[in-house]
Amino acid sequence: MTEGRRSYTRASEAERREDLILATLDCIAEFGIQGATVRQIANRAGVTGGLIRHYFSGKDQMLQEAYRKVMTGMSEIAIAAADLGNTPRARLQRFIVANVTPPVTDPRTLSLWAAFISHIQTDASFAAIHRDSYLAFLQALEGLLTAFFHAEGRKVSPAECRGFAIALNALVDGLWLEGTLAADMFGERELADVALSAVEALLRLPPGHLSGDVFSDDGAPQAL
Amino acid sequence: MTEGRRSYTRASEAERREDLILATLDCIAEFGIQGATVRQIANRAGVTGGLIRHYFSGKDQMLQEAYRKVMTGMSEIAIAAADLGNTPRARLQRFIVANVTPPVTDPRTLSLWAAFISHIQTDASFAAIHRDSYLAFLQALEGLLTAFFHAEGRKVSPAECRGFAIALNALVDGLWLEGTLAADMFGERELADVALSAVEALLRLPPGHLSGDVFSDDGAPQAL
DNA sequence: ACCCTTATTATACGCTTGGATAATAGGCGA
DNA sequence: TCGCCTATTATCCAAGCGTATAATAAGGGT
Repeated sequence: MTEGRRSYTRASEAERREDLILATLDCIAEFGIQGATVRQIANRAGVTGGLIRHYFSGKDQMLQEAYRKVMTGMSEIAIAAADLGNTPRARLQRFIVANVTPPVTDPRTLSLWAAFISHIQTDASFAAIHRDSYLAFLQALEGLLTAFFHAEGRKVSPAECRGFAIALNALVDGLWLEGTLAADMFGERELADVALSAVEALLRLPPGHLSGDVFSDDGAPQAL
Repeated sequence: MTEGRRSYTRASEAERREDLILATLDCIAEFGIQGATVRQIANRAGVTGGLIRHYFSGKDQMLQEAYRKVMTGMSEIAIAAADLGNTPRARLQRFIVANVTPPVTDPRTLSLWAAFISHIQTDASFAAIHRDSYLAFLQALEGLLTAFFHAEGRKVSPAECRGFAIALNALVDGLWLEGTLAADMFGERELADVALSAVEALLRLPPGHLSGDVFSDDGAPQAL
């Protein structure tokens, strides 16, 4: 009646670490940070709990790498979207829209983000990760902005540009929050429209300058 | 050598519940939601753990009431600040500033907020509390906006007003986040200035219309 | 084809958790 | 002043936590 020990296949270090981190995110999103226990995570990853200590120094370190993954994932999506634009204006536009559109705007992502945010006042490691990703985002936005202003032939001082980046970042973050937490209150494209209108207002652009003919100047298929 | 059981004084139900909720918030802010255990909370409140079950159906219910307290606390501060203004313009201005200024902008408050936010996708009770406070905030903002537009003699459709409220809410939330998470990056009044400039841009007001002469039209002492 | 390394499992440990129960003392009404 | 009610403490419990350790099987190097 003895079952023996279960069979398994070995995996590369990179694969296993990836699997474990993904399983960690699954568990946090599904059961909350409380429910993301070592056993749950291992079970989700299809391994047993002890393996975690073989790849990470402890649960905490695994959580930190999971946090890093969430943040880089979000910014990579937005930056990739921006890169699809052919003009500085289109890149800025796409960057904004990507940040208030799935898959960035997604309840699961928000759960993960909030769970980690709540740790950064308590744990310095999480604070450092936040700081990194925040500065990276701000810098990406500032780069898009300066290129945009330059293309428009508009003279903007670096200080002014920083102020714009801060306000835009806040707006995007806030819309991302609102759109995810109260997704049922907003239509499919409503949030993106609000975002673009708000950004052009913030930059004191004429109405329609960013939001009017969405995606039309770079050959991408027009959204319906 | 028997110490006997410790002495205690009875308190009214309202007092004890208040104490326990405040202790809950203290523990979450200080140790994170993980560290907010029944025993820690009771200890902070100066009682023993069992008492919690005498006043609440369980730890979860206590957490929910704590969440409610945080949210009503924040909105009450902002609304009270707005009420100090003598004109619709001053009220809107004060409301905005209050939301990006201590004590609303405060690491402790942010920790609490994030800890609870991370629960609302998992637990419907928390989702309901969030929904309530979000709608209340949006409604307060919309009220301030309509009064402001009316006083300015500017015709704005309800739909437009809603759009403004959504964008302003996002901006305020985002600045609140930014200002709290990266407080060291912003000067004392910088965040409030950015907020007012951004709001007047969002509303397509002439520059300085909101931010120029802060607080000057209602007799309050001028900020330095 | 067989070792030898090590990735993986299995199990045990000490501790903490939220909750249930029983004992007790504070303080108000009579 | 006394007695009763109940707010509060003390203790216990089963379950779950993260981690440490030992056994084992996988699979590449020779």
